[in-house]
Amino acid sequence: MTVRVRFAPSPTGYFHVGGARSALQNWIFARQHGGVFVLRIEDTDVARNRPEWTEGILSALAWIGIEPGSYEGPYLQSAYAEEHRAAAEKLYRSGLAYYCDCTREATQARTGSQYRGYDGYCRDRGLGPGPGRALRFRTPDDGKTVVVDLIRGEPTFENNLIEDFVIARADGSAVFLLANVVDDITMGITHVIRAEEHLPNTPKQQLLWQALGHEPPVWAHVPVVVNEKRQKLSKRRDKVALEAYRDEGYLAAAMRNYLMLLGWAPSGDREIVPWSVIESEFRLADVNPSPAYFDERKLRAFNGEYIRALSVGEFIAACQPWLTGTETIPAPPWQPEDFDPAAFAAVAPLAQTRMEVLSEIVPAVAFLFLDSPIIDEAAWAKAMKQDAADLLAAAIAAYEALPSWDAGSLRAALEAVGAEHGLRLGKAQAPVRVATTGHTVGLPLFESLQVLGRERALARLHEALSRLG
RNA sequence: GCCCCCAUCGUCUAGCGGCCCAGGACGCCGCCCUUUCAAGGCGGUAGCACGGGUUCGAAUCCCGUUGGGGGCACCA
Repeated sequence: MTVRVRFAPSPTGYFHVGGARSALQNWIFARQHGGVFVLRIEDTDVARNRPEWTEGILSALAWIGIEPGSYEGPYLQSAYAEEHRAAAEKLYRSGLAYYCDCTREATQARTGSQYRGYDGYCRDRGLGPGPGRALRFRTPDDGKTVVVDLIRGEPTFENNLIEDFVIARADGSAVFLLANVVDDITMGITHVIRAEEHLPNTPKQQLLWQALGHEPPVWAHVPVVVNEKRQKLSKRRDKVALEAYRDEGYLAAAMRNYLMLLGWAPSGDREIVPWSVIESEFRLADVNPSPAYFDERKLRAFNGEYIRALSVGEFIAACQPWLTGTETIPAPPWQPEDFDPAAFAAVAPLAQTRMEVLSEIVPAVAFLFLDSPIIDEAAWAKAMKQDAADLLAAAIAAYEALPSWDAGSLRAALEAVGAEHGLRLGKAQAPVRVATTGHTVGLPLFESLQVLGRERALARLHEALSRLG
């Protein structure tokens, strides 16, 4: 029997990082077992779905390494409506499901204030199909349903506590519980690897598999990803869109590495490892069953390491989207024609060790491509203290007389000027840095000045001096 | 209210009965290096939730408590 797993997202917006993690885990499991990864888009909630969201899922998957052509699908769940109806019909015909016309309010009125689920009122009323009548699955009155789970052992549920749940709406369409199972059956899914939030659904779905005449699959419920308050990551309060991380400048390799480390670790005292190591070492059974906090600080640290591991050429290429802007990444503050690739290349190695996310490249190099730097007023106030004007004037004099405009000379000259003012280089460079780049921190100053060029550097120093009056 | 799951440093984890008075990583703190900031090097801070068992021996096994989390739609 060949292993067949699936990833079945619903196109309700951005692509959730938790979903990315599940997809990766399914993907690896399939590869390890010589199996097939099936992508199925559960697009049956017409009101909340939009075609472009499906595109987003595909491109996000490709970004983290799950590319079209390497998986089966995408199938659209909406194309299987007939199968869903047939299954519902079959269950009804065989007496395993019955029609119910109870409204939520009516059930509530019978069962009281505390929620207890559906009370089975219509079980034996013998209702046929009709307007306002949903189809409910008749759950067993006794016995237990044991779920075989690769991560959690054998969660066991008392059948008499499982309510008669709805499997088809009054309009005949199947709800998630049924549609999901029918699709898994028709697609030959052998292992369902999904988030823990589905665990309570599992006994119901397993009952459906059996009622439909099939052996249930092997389940694996991976823990949810949580925020700092230990709650499941939510679109409302948390940053969960994979696209948002991508546009901020996280590398796909760093992201997938980090995602896989949520609840699991490779052998040895290491965390940042080649994808091939993860692919060969990852085991579902080793996944920590408790929820993991999505720590963006650690992700940033990972990303910084991945950026530093790039060759300079790769780094330059990776920065391009932020240097030009794209549909989803804002354009940089400079005019496109003012961008100088050679100047950028000269400064790129210096920037590379200072980036945690690629978007940080823009503020770091903007001073090179703007007519005048964007002055950070707080930085100005901090650097332009009492003797700043004297120092700037002296620096200008020294720089104007400089025979060679190179980093070494620039440094030596400012060092000398600083000495005259009783300042160490660390202090003396501050006013010059703010005057030419607009910030108190940034790329190494003298290299920056060299790339900026004599004329522009001196103009900025004069500008700053005159502002100081 | 009911059902289910979970429990090692602040966080992610290693540990699967003796190798652990618990190892790594992020964060944080200090030192070195240093033109700012990073990077890099060195060092440090901090944890087995609690209570009972089982055992010669428990972070590791069992039970309970407490504490978290997830789920209870004609959403997926």
